[in-house]
Amino acid sequence: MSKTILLIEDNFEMRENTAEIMELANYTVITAENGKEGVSMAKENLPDLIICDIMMPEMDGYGVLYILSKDPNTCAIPFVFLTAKAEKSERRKGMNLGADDYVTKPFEEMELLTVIESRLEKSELFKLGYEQNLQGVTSFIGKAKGLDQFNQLSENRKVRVYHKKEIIFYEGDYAGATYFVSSGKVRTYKINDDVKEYSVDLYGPGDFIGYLSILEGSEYKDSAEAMDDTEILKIPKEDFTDLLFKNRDVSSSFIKMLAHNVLEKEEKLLSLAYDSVRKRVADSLIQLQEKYNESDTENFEIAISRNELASMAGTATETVIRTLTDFKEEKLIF
Amino acid sequence: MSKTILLIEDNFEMRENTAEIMELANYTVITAENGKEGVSMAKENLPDLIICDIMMPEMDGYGVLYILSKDPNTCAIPFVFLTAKAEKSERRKGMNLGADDYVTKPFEEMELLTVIESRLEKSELFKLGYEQNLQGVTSFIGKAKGLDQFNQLSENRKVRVYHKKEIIFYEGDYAGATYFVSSGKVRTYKINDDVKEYSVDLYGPGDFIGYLSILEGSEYKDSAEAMDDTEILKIPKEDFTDLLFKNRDVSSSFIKMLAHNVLEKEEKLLSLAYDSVRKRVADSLIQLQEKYNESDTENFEIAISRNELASMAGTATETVIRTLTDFKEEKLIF
DNA sequence: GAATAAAAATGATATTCATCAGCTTTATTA
DNA sequence: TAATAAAGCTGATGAATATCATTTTTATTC
Repeated sequence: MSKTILLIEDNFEMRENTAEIMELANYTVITAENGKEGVSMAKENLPDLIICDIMMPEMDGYGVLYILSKDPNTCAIPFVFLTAKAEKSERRKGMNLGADDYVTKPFEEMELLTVIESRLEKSELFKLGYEQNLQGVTSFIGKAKGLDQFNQLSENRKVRVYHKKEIIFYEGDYAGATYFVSSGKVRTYKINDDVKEYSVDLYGPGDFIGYLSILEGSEYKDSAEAMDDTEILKIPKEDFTDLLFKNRDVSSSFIKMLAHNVLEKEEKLLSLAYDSVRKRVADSLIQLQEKYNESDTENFEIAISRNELASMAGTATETVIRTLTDFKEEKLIF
Repeated sequence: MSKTILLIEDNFEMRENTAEIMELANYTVITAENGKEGVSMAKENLPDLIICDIMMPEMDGYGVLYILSKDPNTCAIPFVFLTAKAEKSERRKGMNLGADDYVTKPFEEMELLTVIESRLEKSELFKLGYEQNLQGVTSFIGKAKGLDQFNQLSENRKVRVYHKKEIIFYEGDYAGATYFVSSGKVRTYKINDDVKEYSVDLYGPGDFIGYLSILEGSEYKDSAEAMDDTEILKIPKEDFTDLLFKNRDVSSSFIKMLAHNVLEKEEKLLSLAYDSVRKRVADSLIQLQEKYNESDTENFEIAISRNELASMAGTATETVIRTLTDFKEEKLIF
């Protein structure tokens, strides 16, 4: 299904032209010719993205954005400003306008479409059930920093491959960055007083790691280790908070993601605390499967050591081994 | 220390007058005479609240708000609009402007000061280490709904006293409201398959309960029960999401609160999963003390039954009793 | 491919803690 | 104030599982 874009622009010619470009790119376009009409169309049609001129009679672009931000239904819709070149550069003086997307008039077709695409991607970043989108993250960060092509390239060098068993960060390190998993597997774990380690969480492609500590402004609360060869993008603290706080729509889906996380974590850890070892081992296996869904159960075995599984299930390695043997005898697994 | 207020207003007379009123009320006031100047003063001085005219030449109020929202340093500062009566009523037509505060010109001194005060309160709502502020919540909800004095009164009737052991909501109920604890103590718990119940969390004055389920749009994940006679304000789902999403500053401190919650919960439940009973009982005692800090340890004993303590520590009642006896013998507690 | 190291498996034993049953104290109700 | 219920306490027992020791299997290195 094609995405719907709402275009709010008072100038007739400009409106028709822009709409046409987007229609050619297979978006469904609806238009409004002033701020007020734009607001009501947005509330009615809930488009996937809004493009809005800043300078308009009666109600300007900021006013439209403001009103739509107040409505839970519309507050998460990505919003792109249309602005005359002069105005933008003038306003930029002395104040960084940050992460939002702008299209400056007059524009090239490609420019417009690129902005639309990247904005749609960005807003997907924190959506539940996120896909792999390293591209989105890097391109966002480039834009947020106002970097040119060249710098973006060097920016990309921050993608690093961690090998199996390599540590990404240690518990207690100052939390100066969040890590975005591009491919591979990562687990985080803590070490308690008896030097026994236990897995706290598993991460796969599309996940962010360590952002909670950043938000707390403290050290990492656990250590992170690659379980496979894993490609990871390091996102400095400021870039992350920019991403989060400078984008209305991102921050509201982030809240939902966080809430979801809390509940999931609660569920999981309560199981650890109150269920039998049998159940915990079974749960851990299911969790692994869901997270990294390896289709074949044979290969799946190789993916994790009994030791690691033990720390996930919160039990002794020998106990895990025995439990797995039991499962096999009962023909529950192979 | 007195709070600092930044006033952005282009009209000289209006500016001087308004500033004077606020100074008389013991606020420190700084002023700016246009949007641009306002933005830079805000970034420099980081005031506790900003009052800003909407209609201004060059950059209007929405633009100012927009730019300040982009800066993590200023995005959480409460923002109040100054607006001419005509303009407001006109703009309101067909679109609810939602939770933000407005002062309409011309205004009475009291009106201005009430708005300032309530806005400062509201922004404190989700701050870590929140105080008891039922007043703030109710007055906010009244305003958000645009209710008059009379309706606010009936609104207040939603405050209800739950007696000891009374259930506030059950696990599995549809999450249609969050609950704000005004006074007393509440615990939430789940029941697992063997009909053993275990405490998930404790709440006291100033805490919200059940908001995670609201954000997920699902049922409550646990049951909530009053541990004492407890005064509770029921906040309907919509009012809560309004409070959250319609206030820039509230939503960014909410994110921080959530992040803090996740980490705290993680810590607590990992202890449940991996520590010995002795440690868990001790932790539970400390947690109780911290949460409800009863000064005297004797009365403290009465506050919670061994049974409840057992479900907090995730162990059998008898085991808790034995552990407590041990502690007493070792003169660790009295 | 032999040597070495690491992981997996198994058995024996110890520890922790839940459960059951009975008893005592405290609180509640008639 | 007696009767009853609820909470608190204690001892005995058994189940679950951690720990230690040893052996077997698999992986890694020279």
